[in-house]
Amino acid sequence: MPKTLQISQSLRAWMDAFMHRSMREWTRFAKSTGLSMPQFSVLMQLYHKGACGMSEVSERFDITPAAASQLVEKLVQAGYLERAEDPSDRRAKLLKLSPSGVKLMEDGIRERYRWLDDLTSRLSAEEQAKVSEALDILTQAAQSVEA
Amino acid sequence: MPKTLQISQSLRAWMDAFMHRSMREWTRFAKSTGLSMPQFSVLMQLYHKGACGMSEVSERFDITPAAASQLVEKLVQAGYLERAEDPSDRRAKLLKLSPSGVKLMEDGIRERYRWLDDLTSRLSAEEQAKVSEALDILTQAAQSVEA
DNA sequence: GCATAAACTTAAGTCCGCTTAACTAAAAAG
DNA sequence: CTTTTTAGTTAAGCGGACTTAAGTTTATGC
Repeated sequence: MPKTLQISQSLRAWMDAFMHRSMREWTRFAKSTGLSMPQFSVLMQLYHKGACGMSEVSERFDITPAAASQLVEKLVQAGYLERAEDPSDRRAKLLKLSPSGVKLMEDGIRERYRWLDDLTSRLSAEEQAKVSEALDILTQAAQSVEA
Repeated sequence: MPKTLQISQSLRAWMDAFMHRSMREWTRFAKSTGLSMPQFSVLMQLYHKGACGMSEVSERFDITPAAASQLVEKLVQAGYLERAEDPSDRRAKLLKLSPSGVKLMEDGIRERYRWLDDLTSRLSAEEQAKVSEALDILTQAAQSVEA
C-alpha cells in the first residue's frame, strides 16, 4: 500500500471513531445544560476567543445582527453572559462570559476530555511517546494549512 | 514534563484544532444542502450504520417516536430516504437511503476529507509513516474503550 | 381467540432560531 | 453641522424540532 494512501486511511479511521464519540459527548452535555446548540456554541466561542462585539458573533455564525442580538439576549437572561457598553464606541457592546458561564464551559471541557484520558491510559509508555510526537506533527501541519 | 501529561496535551491541542475545522466544514455542508442539522444527522447515521427501523432512529437520537416519524417524513419527501414496510413485521418500517441520499452523504464526506489530504501533503514520507502508525494505535485504543 | 403490548402515525400546540423591516443612537465623512 | 454609515435592538412572522395525546394496525402472551 502506498504511504499517502495508508496515512489517508489512518486519518479517516481515526476521524470517524473520534468525531462520533466527540459529537455525542458534546450534544449530550449541551442538552444537559438546557441550552440549545447555537446558544452553547456562542458560549464556547466566547470562551475560546475571548470577549467580542455583537457584530463578531453575527459574522462568525453567519447569522443576521438581529439573530445574534436575540441569541445573546437569552444567554444574558440565563446569566451566562455579560453585555456591557464598549467604552471606546458607545454604539457597540462588549460580550464576555460571566463567572457562571466560564464554569459551565470548563465543566463541559472536562467532560469532553475524560474519555481521552481513558484512551491514553490504555497505551504503553512507548506508544504514548509515539502518539504524542505524531499529534504534534499533525497539529502543526493543521496550523500551517489554516494560515 | 511527565509523559502522561505530555500526551494529554498533544491530544487536546490536536482535538481543538481538528474539531473546530471539522465542525465548520460539517455545518457548512449541511447548510448548503438546505437540510437542518437533525435531518442531516439522520442521513449520516443511516449511511454509516445501514438500514434500520423508526424506533432505532428514535432511540439513537433520544427523541420520541412521533418526532422521529416527522423527521423521517421530511427526508422521504425530499427524496433522500426510502421508507418501506418490514416484511418480517408489518408494523415496522425499514428506513434506508435512496440513491440520491447516498450520493449526498458521499459528497459531504469527500468535502470533509479534502483538508485532511491537504494536511498529509505537507508531511514528509517519514512523518507520514509516524503519524499513520500513531493514529492506528489510537483508533484501536478507541475501539477497546468503546467495548 | 382475546387482551395486551409494540411500531408507527397524526394532530395540536410550544419553543427556538432565523429572517426582514423599521427603528434608535452614536460615530465618521463631507 | 449635516449627511451617511455603523452597531445594535425590537417586532412580526415563518418554519423546524420537539412534546403529549389519541388513534391504527400488527404481533404476542396466555
